[in-house]
Amino acid sequence: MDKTLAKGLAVLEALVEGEGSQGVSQIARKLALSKSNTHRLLQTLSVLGYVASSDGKYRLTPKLWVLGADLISRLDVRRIAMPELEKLAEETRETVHLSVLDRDEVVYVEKIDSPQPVRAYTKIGGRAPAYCVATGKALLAFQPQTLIDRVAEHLQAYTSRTITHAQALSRELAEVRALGHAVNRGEWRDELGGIGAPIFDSHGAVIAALGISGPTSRVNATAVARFAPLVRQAARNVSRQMGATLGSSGLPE
Amino acid sequence: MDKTLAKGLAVLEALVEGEGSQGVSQIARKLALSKSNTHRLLQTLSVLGYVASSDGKYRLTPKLWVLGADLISRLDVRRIAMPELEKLAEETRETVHLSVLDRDEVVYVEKIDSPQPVRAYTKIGGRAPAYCVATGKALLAFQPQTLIDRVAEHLQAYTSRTITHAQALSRELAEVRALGHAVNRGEWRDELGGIGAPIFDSHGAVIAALGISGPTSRVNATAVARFAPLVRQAARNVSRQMGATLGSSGLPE
DNA sequence: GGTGGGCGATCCGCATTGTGGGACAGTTGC
DNA sequence: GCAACTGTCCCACAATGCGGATCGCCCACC
Repeated sequence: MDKTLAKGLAVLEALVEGEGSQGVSQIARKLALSKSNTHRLLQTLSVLGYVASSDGKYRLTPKLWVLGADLISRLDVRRIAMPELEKLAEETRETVHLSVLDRDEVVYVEKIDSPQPVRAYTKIGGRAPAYCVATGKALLAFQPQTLIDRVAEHLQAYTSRTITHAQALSRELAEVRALGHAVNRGEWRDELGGIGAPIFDSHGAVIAALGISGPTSRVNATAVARFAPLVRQAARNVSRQMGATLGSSGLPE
Repeated sequence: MDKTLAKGLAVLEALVEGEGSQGVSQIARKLALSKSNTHRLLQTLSVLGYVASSDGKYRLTPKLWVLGADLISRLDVRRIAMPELEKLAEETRETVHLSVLDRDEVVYVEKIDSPQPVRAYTKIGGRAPAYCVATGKALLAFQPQTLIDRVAEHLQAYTSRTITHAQALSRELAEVRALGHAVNRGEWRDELGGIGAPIFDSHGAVIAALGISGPTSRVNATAVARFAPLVRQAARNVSRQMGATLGSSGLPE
C-alpha cells in the first residue's frame, strides 16, 4: 500500500497544519519518521512544486491550494448555485451555505455570511457531522441505505438535541424526503439552527445541499415555516439548472 | 527522488484535470504507467481518503480541496485583507484581487467582482505571468534579484504592450518601488488593465499584493491617477494590520 | 573562546518496497 | 460466440526507498 505516497501526503498535511515554514527535524518528529526520510520527501515535493524551501525551512506553495480550487471550480454546482445562494441570503438575511457530503460529514463548499451581527459562524472547507446539521440531513436522506446504516452506528451527542437513536434518525430522514427540506434545531451547536434542501443532478442523484443557518432564537418555528419554501425553491432552481448545463464551461480564461 | 510519491501526486493531478470519475486504464494511459501500478496508487489514495471509488471508477473526495482551503485560510493575509478589498471594490467599482506569487506567476487568492457589466474576468485560483499584470509586478518588484533575473530570461509577448526586454522590466520594477504601485496597460490581455500594490508582513517581506482590474477603456491615465492612491492605501492598511496580528486566530470553530 | 547540542544536508550498503507481467472474471460491442 | 476491453489480484524479482553515520553550520551556555 505505497508507504512512500502515504508518507509524502502526511508531510503535506503536516505542512498545512503547522502554519508558516517548518524544519526537517520538526516534521520528522511530528510524523515519527527518520530525518533523512523526511528530508528526501521534502526534496521530492520541492521538485514537484508543492513545497518551497528557504534557509532550511520548508513551506507550502500555493500549488496544493490551486489544485483544490481547480477541483471545486469544476464542480459545476458551485458556479450554478452562486446566484441562488445570493438571492437566498438577501431574502432571509441569514448565513447561507452550499455543502457536499464527504463520507459521513458535510463540507462547506461555499457560504455567504449573514449581514446581521449575531450569525452562524462557519468557514469554507469546514466540516460537521452530517446527521447533525440541516444540509447534512438533506444529503443523507437520499443516500443509499448502507451509508445511512453506517452513519447510524456512530451517533454521538453534541448537544441535548442531537439525534442519538438510529430509529429517530431513520424517521427524521423519512420526513426530510417527504417534506423536501431538513431542519436542524440546535443539534450540532446548542445555539445554532438551520434549514437545508438537497440539490440533484440531471440523473436524479443528490450532489449537494444548500441551506441557511442562524441562531436558534431567529431560526424558530415561524422562521422555518416562512423560509423553508424559499430554501426548497432555491435548491430546486439549482437542480433544474444542473440539468441544463451540458458542456457549457463558462467564460474563457 | 521518491518516484512513488511523484506518481501518486500525478494521479491526483490527473483526477483533478479530468472531470468526473475516471477508470484505472484511462489514468494509466494518460500517465504512461502500468495498469497494476495505477491501481495500487489509487487504492492507497483511497485508503488515505483522497479518492473514492464506485463501480470501478475513481473520483476525488473533497479532502484535497479541504486541505487547500485550510492552507489558504491560515494565510492570514486573506482574512485581514478582506475588509480592505471590499472597501476598495466599493470605492472603485472595479474588480478587486488579492494575489500571491508562486514561482514566476501570480495566483489569485481572493477577488470581488466589479458590479459593472463590462469587467475583468478572473477566477480564484487562476494564474497569470507575474511580469504582465499589476499585482504581479508589485510582487516582483520586491523579490530577490536572482528571481527577477530568472523571470527576465523568459519574457514572452502576450499582447503588443507586453514587456519583452529585461532592461525594460528592470526599469518598470524600479518605478514600482519608487511609486509604491504597479500599473498594467493591456500587457496580459489586450483589453485589460490594472493597478496593484504590495502587501508586506511585519518583517518587511512582501507576501501578497492587491489591486484592481478593468477594461483599459476605464482603467486609463485619469483612473490611474485617481485610483492608485486608494490601492496603495488599501495595501498599506493591510500591511499595517499584518504586523498587529500575532496569535489572534479568529473566532472559535 | 571553548564546547555541546541543535539544525539541515549528504552519502551509501542493505532489504524492504514497489514493480510489471500475467491470469482472472466481468462487460461491452461486433 | 468471439474479441477487446475493463478492474482486480497475485507473485517473483530487483529497483527503490530506507536510516544510521557523518559533515558543516549556527546558536546558547558558561
